[in-house]
Amino acid sequence: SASSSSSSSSALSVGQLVSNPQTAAGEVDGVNLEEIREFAKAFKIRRLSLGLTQTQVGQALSATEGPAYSQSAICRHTILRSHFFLPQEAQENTIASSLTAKLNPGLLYPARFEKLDITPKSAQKIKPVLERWMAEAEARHRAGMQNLTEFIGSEPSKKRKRRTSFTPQALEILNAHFEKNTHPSGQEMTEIAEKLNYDREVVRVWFCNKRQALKNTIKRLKQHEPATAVP
Amino acid sequence: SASSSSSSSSALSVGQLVSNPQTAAGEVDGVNLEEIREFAKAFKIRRLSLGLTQTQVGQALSATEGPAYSQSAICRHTILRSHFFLPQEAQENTIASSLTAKLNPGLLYPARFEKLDITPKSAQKIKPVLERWMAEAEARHRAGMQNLTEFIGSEPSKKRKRRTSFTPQALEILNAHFEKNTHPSGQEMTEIAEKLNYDREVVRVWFCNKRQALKNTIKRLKQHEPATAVP
DNA sequence: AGCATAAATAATAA
DNA sequence: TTATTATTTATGCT
Repeated sequence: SASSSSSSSSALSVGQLVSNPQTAAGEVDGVNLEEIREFAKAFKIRRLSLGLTQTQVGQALSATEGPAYSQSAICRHTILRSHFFLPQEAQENTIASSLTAKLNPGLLYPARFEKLDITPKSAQKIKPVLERWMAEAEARHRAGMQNLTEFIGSEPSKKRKRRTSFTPQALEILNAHFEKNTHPSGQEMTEIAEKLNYDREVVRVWFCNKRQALKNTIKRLKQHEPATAVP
Repeated sequence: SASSSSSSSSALSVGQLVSNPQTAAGEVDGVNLEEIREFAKAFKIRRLSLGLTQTQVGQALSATEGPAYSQSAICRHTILRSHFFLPQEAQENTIASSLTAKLNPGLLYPARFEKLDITPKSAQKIKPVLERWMAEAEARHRAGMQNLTEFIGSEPSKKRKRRTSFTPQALEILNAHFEKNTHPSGQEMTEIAEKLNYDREVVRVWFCNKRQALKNTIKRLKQHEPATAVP
């Protein structure tokens, strides 16, 4: 599996998925990829026909199918993902974007969908659950939109905060502060926030992320110049 | 003091505090507990009226009154605590939660306040300091919020210690020690700290946190299988 | 379509 | 109990 060849390992390649006739039409781990692909495509169309977002589906699913599927309370957006996809261990061995990208490039959430790397096995596992849920949703829809709304979901639950966009001026000042002190005190942060007219919390998070970025930069630098001093 | 009776030593008991009419209304070590209790209650109300957190008060105090009160640089949250309370040697002989729990159960930080085990003596000692500080703060507040902010903020005072990041190797060794003994002696901790080249204090705190984590784990396990074996 | 990074969450040091 | 770091998630922009 550590082979350097990109086409011989168990990880999927574009070729396998799309145009390799030698591997029994994309059979991996005993899963019929073509079937999964078709299902995903159909599912998406059905979902969009109902005017639902992936998020809505994910939320509704975790409610309907029980928390066993939701895996964690991390983020509602991960719910669908945790159905469809193995989060970490499966970074390799995933159905690449080449699959989903072909689904419906023009439709609502192409970028989102494209990112949902899916392992054949988990796809297989979740398929019947999704099928069942979607059938029910469609039935509700036919019985009236009110009915569907009820089924979907009640609460919109917590929304993620809108990503704030710092002005270049603000960034300049933030960076200046950061260069002087990467760990401003609460007092300082309050002052900065007031001066820049941003939420204190937003400023706090900015510093967190900035420290993280710095750390990553350092780490990367170290990797590239191991022992020998190359500037 | 090694008596098995919990009511006859100099340590306080609930009875002494709340309902023992024989000891002159809660007189201990020459300290009028009732008075302390009243003061603490009033102090909290005054603090909340100014919209201040305990943390803010603690910070401001350590700045105003000097580091002599802060006792250690460990954690700024302990500043107030180190005023009010003796940290270690006074595990016995404290005003139990039964006192503070009665203060203001419904208010902002009941849980925290409830935990602040206080010795009568140190309470007596710190009382005038708190009284003076609070009077000043209130005066400032009357003179305008800006004024109070200035008073509170003053200097950032001592900063929280930077979170140390243990190396995997160090963690391995720490965990090995922990498995053998969850309560290493001071001597042992000093040795461990030297061996790993970390501050002794850092090692000490690691063991505290580790024990806490273990405790939580056990608690959680017990919740899920309450005595009776149900599979 | 992918990057940069803001936001959210989990783990754990103080 | 609080605060900071580690990690993950997702979104605004190009």
